[in-house]
Amino acid sequence: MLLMNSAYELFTDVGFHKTTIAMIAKSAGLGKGTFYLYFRDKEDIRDAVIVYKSGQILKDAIDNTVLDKPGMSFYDRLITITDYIINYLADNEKMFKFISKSLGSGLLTEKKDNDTVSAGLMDLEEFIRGLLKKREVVLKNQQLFIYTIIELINSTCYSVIIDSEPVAIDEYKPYLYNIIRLITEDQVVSEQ
Amino acid sequence: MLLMNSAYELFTDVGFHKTTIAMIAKSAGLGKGTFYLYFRDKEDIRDAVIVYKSGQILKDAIDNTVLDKPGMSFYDRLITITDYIINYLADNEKMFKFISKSLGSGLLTEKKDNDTVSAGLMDLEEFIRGLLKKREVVLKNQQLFIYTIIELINSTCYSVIIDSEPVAIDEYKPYLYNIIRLITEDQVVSEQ
Amino acid sequence: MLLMNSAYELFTDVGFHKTTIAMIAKSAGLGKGTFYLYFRDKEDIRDAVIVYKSGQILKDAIDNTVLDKPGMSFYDRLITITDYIINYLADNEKMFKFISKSLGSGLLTEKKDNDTVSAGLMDLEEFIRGLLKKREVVLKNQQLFIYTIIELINSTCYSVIIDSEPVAIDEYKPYLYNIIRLITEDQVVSEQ
Amino acid sequence: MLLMNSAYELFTDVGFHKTTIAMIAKSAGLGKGTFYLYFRDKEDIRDAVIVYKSGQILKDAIDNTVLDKPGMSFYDRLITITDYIINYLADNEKMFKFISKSLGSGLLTEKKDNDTVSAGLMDLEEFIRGLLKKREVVLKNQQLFIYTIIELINSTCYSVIIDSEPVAIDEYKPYLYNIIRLITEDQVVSEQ
DNA sequence: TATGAATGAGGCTTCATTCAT
DNA sequence: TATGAATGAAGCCTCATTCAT
Repeated sequence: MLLMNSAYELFTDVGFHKTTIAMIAKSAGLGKGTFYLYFRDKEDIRDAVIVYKSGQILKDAIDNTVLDKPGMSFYDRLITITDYIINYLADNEKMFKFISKSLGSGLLTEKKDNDTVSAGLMDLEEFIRGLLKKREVVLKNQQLFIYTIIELINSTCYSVIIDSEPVAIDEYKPYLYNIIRLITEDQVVSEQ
Repeated sequence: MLLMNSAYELFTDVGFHKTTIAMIAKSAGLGKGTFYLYFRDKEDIRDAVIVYKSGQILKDAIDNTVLDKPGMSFYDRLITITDYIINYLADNEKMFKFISKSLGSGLLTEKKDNDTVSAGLMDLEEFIRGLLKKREVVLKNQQLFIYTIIELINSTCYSVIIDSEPVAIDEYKPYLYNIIRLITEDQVVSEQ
Repeated sequence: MLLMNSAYELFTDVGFHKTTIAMIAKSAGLGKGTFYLYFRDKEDIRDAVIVYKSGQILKDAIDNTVLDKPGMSFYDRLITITDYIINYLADNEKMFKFISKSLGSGLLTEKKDNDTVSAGLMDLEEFIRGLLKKREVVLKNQQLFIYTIIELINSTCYSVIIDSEPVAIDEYKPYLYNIIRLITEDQVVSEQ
Repeated sequence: MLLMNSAYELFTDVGFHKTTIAMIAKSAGLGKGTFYLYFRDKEDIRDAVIVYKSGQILKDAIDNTVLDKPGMSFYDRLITITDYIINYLADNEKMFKFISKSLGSGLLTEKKDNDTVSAGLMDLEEFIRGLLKKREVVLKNQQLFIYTIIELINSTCYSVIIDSEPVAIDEYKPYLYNIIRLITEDQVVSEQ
């Protein structure tokens, strides 16, 4: 929708706090009052944008990843989807910035219903669970595995992608994937 | 200093955005104008508070950790100091919240000189480097190792400490330390 | 009419100022634009409502009061109709509130043509005049008599009916009617 | 105070609703924000103005009325103070308008603490009670007497003073005072 | 150094009104 | 006649910042 796109551009370009309702409306070519026809306030449209954009990423990732090539190990599948998402975020830095920042502060905003905000990550979690189930992979502690892997990827890739600090993403990937392999192998009890 | 302590209490209690200059000054028993004698604006005092508090944590951690018990492996020393910091943050949730949140959004604030903000983490990095040097431990990729370990700890412990999600910190620690051990063993080329 | 009934309900329930055109239209099951087909603005429909409701009261009062029982004195007739109106208003507090408040502020609104607003009271005045004429009652100062009596009744009964302050209406009535009798007897020059 | 005087002028000149905070501040030669240093909102300053102005009237009335001329009857004293207040209001029509209107709508505003608003009339009530006590006058029903007299005077004099309708104040006074005398004589049980 | 009254830009939100359908 | 999305003027209120003392 027009307003959500304008909001997304502004949030990622000038930042959430410096963006005003007036700017969003004007940039969408609409009147200020029109904004309130669709959203309650700035946080409302921010959540909508996050859900919308997060969903897009995962949908794209799943659609564009060959999932059922037979004979792929669980680790290979995990890395395949991870790689797709990292590449996607590397190509859309602003989106990465915005989503990461929002998730972070969103978790601390008391008025927020977390379900809405973290919908994107929830989806990823669901997806990995499905991956595990379908391949009949058993992990020592599935819940902690998923949690740790997602946090590891998200936090380490942030400044690597955004600032190329401490190294560029292409250099960091093999290092990261090796760690993921170590953890996976350590945790897998039985595969297939 | 009076103003920094007031600011810290308010930032951690009611949040950065909901804290006003007037509140800080009043809570410090000073006039509003006096604030501007010491700090340029709210972000200025926030940075000062972060540096001050981060430094305190690390100083405490180092002071309270027996570092040079001979015969301790690099991994044991790394876990010892990590454990101290995690325990400290678990006992000071509000500080953890504040520092994590600020670091996150601070990285995206353009008027910020990152050196100041990340001083705390810089110190930790420096410290680990020193640890490696002193023990004559050689890692495959020292820089990426430190970066990855710090990000892993920081990001995974956040919701574990703050919300006990997905599990409580005491349950998560062994899981996390095992992963750190895996990574460390994989990366160590030679010890002593 | 649909819109007038909706407006009346809202004006008396939530108050004139807190009622919006949107609320009136929606509650009438009509579109916002339709409102403007029938009324210029909120004040326009308010006046229409007052005239409509005031007229209803007096019509009811006259219809339900036996007027021409022969042998009734002027005072008895005056009290009979007064009593009917007071009972009616006591049974319709919200209407009393609304009409009283509107008359008060209506008199000071410059865009208002007073004739419209005070139509209700005009009618009452007309009616009393008729009563006097028919019974061939002569008063010392007929105009001031009517004016004073109406204002006396209206102002004293307001908080008595609305808040039972300083006493309940049933307790106040004999006191008030006694005063009306005193005034009437003092003013009557000749009856029949 | 500067703001209260500006507010009073604007409320009486252009009306309460059409007066904006910006107008009050500007007309006082102050910034908009300064208003909020002293008053919570428009209703807050309105109440302050009413209390201030009402108090002024009664104080002036009492100060300027010879109260203890010995040998004056209760009725004479009552008329003396009434006459002073009516004259005062006739000379300050705008104040009369404002106070009458505000009292009316104030009574219906739910957020209002009535004690504050009706302070002025309370004072008048207190004064009349004192008058009765001092002269050892006993009335049949003192409470209803005071209530009725105050409402009678206030409501009948309003349009007489503001619009000279139905007659001018000088013509209405003898008529009104005669009625007050009738009521008083009827109600007095013993004097002195 | 310390003050705090005064400021006013700036953001938020409401809602009467219009107009294309 | 009827609609309701779109509008934007208008008002409210906050709060960082200044400045005279």
